Amino acid sequence: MLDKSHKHVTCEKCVVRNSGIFSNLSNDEVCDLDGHKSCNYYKKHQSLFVEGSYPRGVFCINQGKVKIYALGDEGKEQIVHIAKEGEVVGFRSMLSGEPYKLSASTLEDANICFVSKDDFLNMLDSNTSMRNAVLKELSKELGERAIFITNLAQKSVRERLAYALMILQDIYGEEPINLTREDLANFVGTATETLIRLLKDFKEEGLIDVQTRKVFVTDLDGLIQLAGGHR
Amino acid sequence: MLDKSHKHVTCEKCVVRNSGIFSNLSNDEVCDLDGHKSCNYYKKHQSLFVEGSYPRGVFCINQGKVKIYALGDEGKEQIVHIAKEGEVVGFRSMLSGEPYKLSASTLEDANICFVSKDDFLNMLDSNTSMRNAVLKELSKELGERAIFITNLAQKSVRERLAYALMILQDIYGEEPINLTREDLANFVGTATETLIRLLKDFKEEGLIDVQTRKVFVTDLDGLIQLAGGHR
DNA sequence: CCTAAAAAATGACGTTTGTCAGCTTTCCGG
DNA sequence: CCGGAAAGCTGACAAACGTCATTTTTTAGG
Repeated sequence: MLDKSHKHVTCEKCVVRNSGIFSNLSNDEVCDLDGHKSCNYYKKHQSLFVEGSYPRGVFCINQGKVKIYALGDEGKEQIVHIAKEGEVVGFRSMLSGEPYKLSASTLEDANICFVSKDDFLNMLDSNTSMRNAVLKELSKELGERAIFITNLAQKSVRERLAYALMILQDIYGEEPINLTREDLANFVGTATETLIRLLKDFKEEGLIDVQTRKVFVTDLDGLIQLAGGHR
Repeated sequence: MLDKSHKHVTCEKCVVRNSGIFSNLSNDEVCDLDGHKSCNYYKKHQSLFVEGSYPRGVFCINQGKVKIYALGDEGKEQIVHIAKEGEVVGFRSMLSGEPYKLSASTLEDANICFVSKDDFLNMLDSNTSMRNAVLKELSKELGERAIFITNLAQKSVRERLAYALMILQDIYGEEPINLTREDLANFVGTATETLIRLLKDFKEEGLIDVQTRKVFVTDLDGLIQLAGGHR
């Protein structure tokens, strides 16, 4: 559980500084950022932003996981990315000047800071290495999405589940993967029932271990192989 | 047919200047660019770059169409984008510092210029509006890919074909869509046979007209509706 | 600790879509 | 203009998935 009293997070000590687009700030810049940001405690299933609305700033995840998803025509979510502590989300639409193409909401209780559009863009303007980090991040994500597309188009659900579990294993690290079956299905791109059946198969094949909602990867190599080689 | 004698294209008059990342250059900068670029005539089915190799520069399409695709595990192409005259391709991997995640090759005879990595990055460094254009372009594409992913995961092949034809109609403009059935299938994300059958259906339903390889959209509204609303 | 609501699981069934094999048409270089 | 190769087309068949209906388990709030 998260310590709810720990409401104000200082940027100086935040995990966001360890990687990604805020990792190259000078001490002064971090100090400045710290003064401008606001810090919020989110409960599970709270929304950060919604498809169609206009961005007013970016979100820095200090603690907790966030799903980024699109809504299909029949209201079904397609999860495109699961962001973890240390990631900054919501800056893409801000840069393109378009309304959000995706929605974001918390998967668990979370501490998330907010930096306004103006502050963010000012930093971007004045800080070369941050700009490069943003360029790099965007390009990298484009590459990842291309792979996502190819997997969806060419692999079976079984293979895609193996691939998804690989990625989730990476995101969750030491902790077990903790998503509803529905969210997992919406990440893999399949029906919830199909996903449940496959999870059972994987368990029987010794690839994973399941404790109610929690999924433990027990044979990562097996999953990698099933997913069709590395990547 | 393309005029093969017209080998050297001046940046000043090139369609690339009308939109996208090179549209905000000053006259001096265009002149500079013109001096640094090299200009090449490509035949149909020539490769611009290949997945896995390292970028050495960017490609400006002056004339002709180019497919951008990933190779799946069994060698099947997944076409992610079809670039037309006026677009600059291949700068994403350059910015991320990774090897190409995608390959590109011409769909028809083409005039394509090349700008080296150094020259491109220098311009990016010194030109704010170009930098912003690149940021914007990358963000926009990320949004498009999210929609692509959602369509693949949630729509039927029929709906996806309608959607693909909408997009291709936009790319080909007044001209008929001119792709092999295989390329079209690899764009929609389906088997060639399935695509052929659906094209026949669409023709019988009066949505399109087919003359051997060429596809004419005759009922765009119908396609839009079939694809599941606008977007 | 209890209970209603949400999530997970299972079975039956139908349909869409991919695969394979064979055939026809179109394209293109000599 | 001819011939081989590539592209396009068709049919039969099977498997992978999605859908619907129902039951069981888990979760979370009072």
